[in-house]
Amino acid sequence: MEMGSENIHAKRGRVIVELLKGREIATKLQTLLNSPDHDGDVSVEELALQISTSFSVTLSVLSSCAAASTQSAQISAVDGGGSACSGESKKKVAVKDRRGCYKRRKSSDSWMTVSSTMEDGQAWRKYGQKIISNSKYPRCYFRCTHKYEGCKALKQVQMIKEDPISYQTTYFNHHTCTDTRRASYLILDSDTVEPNLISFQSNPMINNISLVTKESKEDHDHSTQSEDDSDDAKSSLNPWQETIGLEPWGSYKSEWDPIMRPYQDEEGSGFQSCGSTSFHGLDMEVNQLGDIDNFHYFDDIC
DNA sequence: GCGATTTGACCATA
DNA sequence: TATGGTCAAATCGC
Repeated sequence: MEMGSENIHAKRGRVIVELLKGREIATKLQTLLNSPDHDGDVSVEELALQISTSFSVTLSVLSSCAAASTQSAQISAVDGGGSACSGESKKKVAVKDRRGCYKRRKSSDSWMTVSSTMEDGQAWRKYGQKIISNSKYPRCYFRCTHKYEGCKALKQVQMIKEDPISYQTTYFNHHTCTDTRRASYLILDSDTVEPNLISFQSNPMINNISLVTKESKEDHDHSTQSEDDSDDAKSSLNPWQETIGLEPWGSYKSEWDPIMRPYQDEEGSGFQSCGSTSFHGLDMEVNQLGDIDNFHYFDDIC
């Protein structure tokens, strides 16, 4: 593994610096917006750009950590003499009488989120669903639509609570595809930002998602008791409705379109503007991320 | 016709 | 041996 501990610390420091910078600029922007006749030397657009740049740099650093982690895991698997029927490698030697042959994942490159929606803006294709013992709801299995282009991203989604709806999503491997078809609104600027980066300023999911790692899962399971139960959350896709006989579950693709259905506030005015209400949301996110010690995922992937 | 979803079967793992 | 992850044929929808 190329990434020595010194490099990790350097990256960690850079992430912290960038996040703090982002928070500072966000505060500045908030002040600017709160003053009715602001005519300062810095424009709102400029500050917004600085914030997004700060987050982009941060996410870029995190992304490189994740990539290194994935590579490391793959190398380990080879070194460990993994059998021919482990995971996707099996696909290449696909033999009909060997279907279902796989190695159960342990703890490679994975992380977990709890959310009031199962959407994350990525293009997923469902490939299975299982009733899980001691679980009220079945678990759905998704893989990246671009699996056959080499993208190894997988996710498992399981509803853990019905009222308010709460989904536990476990991700395995990072997207290596560069498709922006359905994730387009997540990308700040496809020309300058890595394709798998998330835009904090335009991602309607961010406010509904809390990042959970294996270490902190129990805490989050508990904390989600107070998750919002807005109409927007309740109207999100529910793949278990068909299974449990509530409503038919339509096509994953047809019911969700980030382009046709941008995030709307209660007035239906599209993306929330930079008013005080929406800014509060951003401020909250920035503060959460500022608490870097609770950002377990960073520790995991680095 | 093509791509996505459903679902029973298969099989490694715990 | 029960369980969970994946495959792939059947089916559906555009």
